[in-house]
Amino acid sequence: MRADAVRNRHRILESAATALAESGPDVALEEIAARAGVGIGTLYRHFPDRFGLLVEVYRSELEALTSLGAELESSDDPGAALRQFLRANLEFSRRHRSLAADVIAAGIALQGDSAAVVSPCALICDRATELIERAQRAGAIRSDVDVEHVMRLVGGIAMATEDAATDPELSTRLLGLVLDGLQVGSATPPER
Amino acid sequence: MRADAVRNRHRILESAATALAESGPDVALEEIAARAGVGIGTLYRHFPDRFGLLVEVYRSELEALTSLGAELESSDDPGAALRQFLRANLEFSRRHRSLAADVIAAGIALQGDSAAVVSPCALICDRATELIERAQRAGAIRSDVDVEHVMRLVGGIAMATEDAATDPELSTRLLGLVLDGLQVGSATPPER
DNA sequence: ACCTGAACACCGTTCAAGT
DNA sequence: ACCTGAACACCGTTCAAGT
Repeated sequence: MRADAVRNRHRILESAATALAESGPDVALEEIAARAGVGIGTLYRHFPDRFGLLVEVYRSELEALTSLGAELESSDDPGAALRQFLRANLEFSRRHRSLAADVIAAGIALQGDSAAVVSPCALICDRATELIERAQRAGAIRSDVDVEHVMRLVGGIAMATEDAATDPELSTRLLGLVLDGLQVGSATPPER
Repeated sequence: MRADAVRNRHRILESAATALAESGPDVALEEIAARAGVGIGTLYRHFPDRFGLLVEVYRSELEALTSLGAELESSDDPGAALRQFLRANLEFSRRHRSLAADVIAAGIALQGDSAAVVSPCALICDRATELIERAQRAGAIRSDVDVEHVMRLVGGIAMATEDAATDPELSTRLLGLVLDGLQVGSATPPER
């Protein structure tokens, strides 16, 4: 890649980060380009779609989540490990609202994909899968749930608590309720 | 209201219903106006914001939900009554995706409001409150949850399962998990 | 009293021309 | 090989003029 292209790419990512922080998740791509001092076409050349740009902006955070997940896999309390990982995921989603839905959808769709470039989203879902299975083997959570259930619930909580009027602690509370539902013994018998 | 205004209002609502069904929840207001054979300004005169239009389009469905809630209040199984009401709410949200988030937010904000025109959304949340309290008095669900928790979780499930790729039965499954978490005895003790 | 639709603002996306 | 930004498409919203 040409030197000026590399520089432009960095500038765009920096401008995107500050623009997203200042103007919210729906900030116009044109504003990001303008802040970076590049044409809108240059932004599109580097990031063909908005989601791809956002993933790059938050790449380090996404990778940190993946690392946390990997570390938690050696916890001696698999139930607590899963809960901590989900809490961290929810916090991430709440920090960057616009990503919640797409990250989950993308992560689940691409999960375990062996393509050369694996999405950071898929890596997170891979860690979640492992933590869920470990917790299930330890008898810490019920065996009739899978990663899609769990991650969609976490994403749903993030989306449902997005509006500014929401008490910031509400999402934590809702996750707690969901986690209680994942507990072994919570399953309602069929003859409900 | 003048006769032609009444007719226009009806036409707009009819066009909106078919346009929403055919073109999805993000259909342009201009298309709705065009289908109704009125100018865009006329649409704005009758419905100052998109949400207000949608609530009117789905008013009969919203009222049916409220009626269902009221009927279920005399059920002799308050736990089952609440579950049925929440399932019906989730089905509504899934039928009309764009409303899920706003209905809940509006409903919770306006709940119990004694204003002359009470929003259909608030009436639903009022029914939910009653059903929750009844279920709690009957010992069917835990006492440390309120209507905001429950309705946001239902809305979150609707939003998190919006994408077309989602298995249609997934939302039912997720609601089941959440309902299990609301069961008495699901609460995790503090010394988690 | 109500309706019309041009006008304005804004954003996403593409692509011919330029370096 | 990459960049620019005009151009096009599209939608939301307002408001002066018309009936």
